[in-house]
Amino acid sequence: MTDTRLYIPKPRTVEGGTRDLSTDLNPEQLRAAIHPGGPLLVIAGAGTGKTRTLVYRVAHLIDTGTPPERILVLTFTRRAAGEMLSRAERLVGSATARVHGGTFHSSGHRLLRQFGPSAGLPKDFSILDQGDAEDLMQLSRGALGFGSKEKRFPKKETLHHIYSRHVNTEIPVDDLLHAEYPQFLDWQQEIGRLFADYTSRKQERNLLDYDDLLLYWLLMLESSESLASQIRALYDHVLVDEYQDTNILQSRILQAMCSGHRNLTVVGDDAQGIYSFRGANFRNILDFPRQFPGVTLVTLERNYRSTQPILDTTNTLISRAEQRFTKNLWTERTGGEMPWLVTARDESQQTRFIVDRILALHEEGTPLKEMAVLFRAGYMSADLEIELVNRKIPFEKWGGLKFLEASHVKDVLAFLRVIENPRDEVSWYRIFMMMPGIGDVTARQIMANMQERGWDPDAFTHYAPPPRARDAHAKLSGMLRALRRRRAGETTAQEKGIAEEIGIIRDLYDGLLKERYDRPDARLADLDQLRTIAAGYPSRSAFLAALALEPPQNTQDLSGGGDSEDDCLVLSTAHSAKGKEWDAVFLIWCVDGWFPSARCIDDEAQLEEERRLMYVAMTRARNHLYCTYPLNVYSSRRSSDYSMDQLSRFLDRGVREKMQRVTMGEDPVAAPAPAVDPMLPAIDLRAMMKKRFGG
DNA sequence: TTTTGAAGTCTCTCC
DNA sequence: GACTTCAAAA
Repeated sequence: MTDTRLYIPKPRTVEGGTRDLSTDLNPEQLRAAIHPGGPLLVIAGAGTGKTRTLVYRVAHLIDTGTPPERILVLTFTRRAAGEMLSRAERLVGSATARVHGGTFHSSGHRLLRQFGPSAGLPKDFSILDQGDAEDLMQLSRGALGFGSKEKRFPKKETLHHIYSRHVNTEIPVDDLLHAEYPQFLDWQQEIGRLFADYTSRKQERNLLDYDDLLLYWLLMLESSESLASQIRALYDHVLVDEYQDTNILQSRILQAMCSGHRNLTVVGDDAQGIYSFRGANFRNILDFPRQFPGVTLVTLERNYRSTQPILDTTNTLISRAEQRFTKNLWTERTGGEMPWLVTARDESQQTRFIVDRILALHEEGTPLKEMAVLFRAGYMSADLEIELVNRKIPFEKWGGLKFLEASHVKDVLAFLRVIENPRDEVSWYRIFMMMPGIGDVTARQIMANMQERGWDPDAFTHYAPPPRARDAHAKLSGMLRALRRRRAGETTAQEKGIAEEIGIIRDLYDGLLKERYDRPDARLADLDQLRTIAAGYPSRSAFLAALALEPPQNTQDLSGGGDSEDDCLVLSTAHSAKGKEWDAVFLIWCVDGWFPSARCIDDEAQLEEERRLMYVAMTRARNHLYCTYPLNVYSSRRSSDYSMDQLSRFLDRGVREKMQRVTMGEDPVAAPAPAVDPMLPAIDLRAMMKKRFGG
């Protein structure tokens, strides 16, 4: 398969030769791990050894004779997939590499490449990431002439969101409009036509968006019994992590995958459902027993991660939420300090507190990689990042803007994609729009022309451009010819293929880039990086698919120490932090309107999700938890009628009683903090903390 | 018709 | 403070 390399964990030594399930696991975990077959639902609170249980279950299945390649492990994020498989590998050794695992989307992709052709799907489809899908929506919108109406028509992002919600939740578009976008009800008909156009456009252009990877997977299972039984026969056991974050579509896929053997294990925590914006419905986990009669239910309540004071706080926080599967997490890790609630004067004082505290903990022996700073949204760490760079503290950031969302990277990929799929309208449009002398109208003309020629790869070369675009046309067709010539002549030496193609593209593109963007140097460096990544892939299609499904986490290493740093602090969105744990966790911006986000406060369900998100963030901590909030928030949003500088409503009186309060005093040092080497003794904060009020 | 500059919008989370 | 959209100039 094109993308199998993605599922092979890094080689590691096998730890210890022996393992004894009955001593390694507690009785509930053991029950889940050795469950013989049939539907199994594991309700696992935060830090209760959920992954451990799944890992041991995989090991047990292999030990008892299930061939590894007949086990499918589905997770929600790429990070979770990688972690699970590498831990399983340490337990059972290299056989684990043959376990099929990954996200729902990557597994769907793999099956579609394999079985799609027999279901009428072209073999060489390209995958649209979210941005591409939105751009295609925009093309549809323009083609149907909905862009230039007097009354506001939804933007491409909104349109795509509605469409995606519809596919993932199976809620009719009209109902979605009524419930969430009443202002667009006037456009009901137009939106319906637009979605129809978008759908047929995808089919004609050989494009699949993320939702299609799930949708076509399900269609393969539901439309043809012979095909379905072939696919079902691939696996004897299916295991699903983070089941509370699955949506209706995914749950139907699981039902169809397991309708024969019914060997389905799902693990989840209804208190940690945080992906409803993607159509996830944590009710899925509550409905599981009804969908799979005869289910075995195991509940894990013993927490191995956090100290009792931290659990006291987080249990109180989540007790406000309505839950059906009630869990009361407990631990034997008594002792330890209460979580801190730190009031700072403003953002810079918050930043200074975090940095000083991190240095102090580091001084006491906590490695940087055992600490994390969490926040609601990627941009909230900007000030902190600057300070970390100043103080030369290495860090890596999870979530937030990704490498391939950068426009210059997408530009280069567009060239590769039209070589791969000459019908890729989104990429053609992108390419045309970056050429001087070609604008929206000319671009659409060219594409119409190409469509008439049946998307013949030479169609562009034969197009007769208007005078002002002649120069651009000549350059571009020269480059496309060079790329194709190289491709035709190349039957060997595939390894260098894509990197070489990127080289040809950059001969033309680097000049364009310098014209179009302000600081070209950093962007050119990104392109070097892209080329390096590309060189590691066996084929162009594998490279493009992997980029869409498993994009590199973070490429710009902002740390002072270079990219070989292995002890570095983690900055992460609360979403990306799920499933991880650290010795010390800092949750910043605990300000009402930031966390919870202001846009959620009118909707009860969304507000509850924000609460669960904060619960997820706080339960990442093993020993130290700091929640900080600045009193003065300088933001244009303050002009709205909503007060932004209150403590988060989730940290109510009951929760605060379980925390110790610190109010930072006036800044004792007026001058900016000096650059500090992390190895040097840190500023002692204790004196400052003694000034605490309240508590 | 394209480009450029200025006003305006809206802020996220992830595959 | 970044990105999009809109309006006027080339």
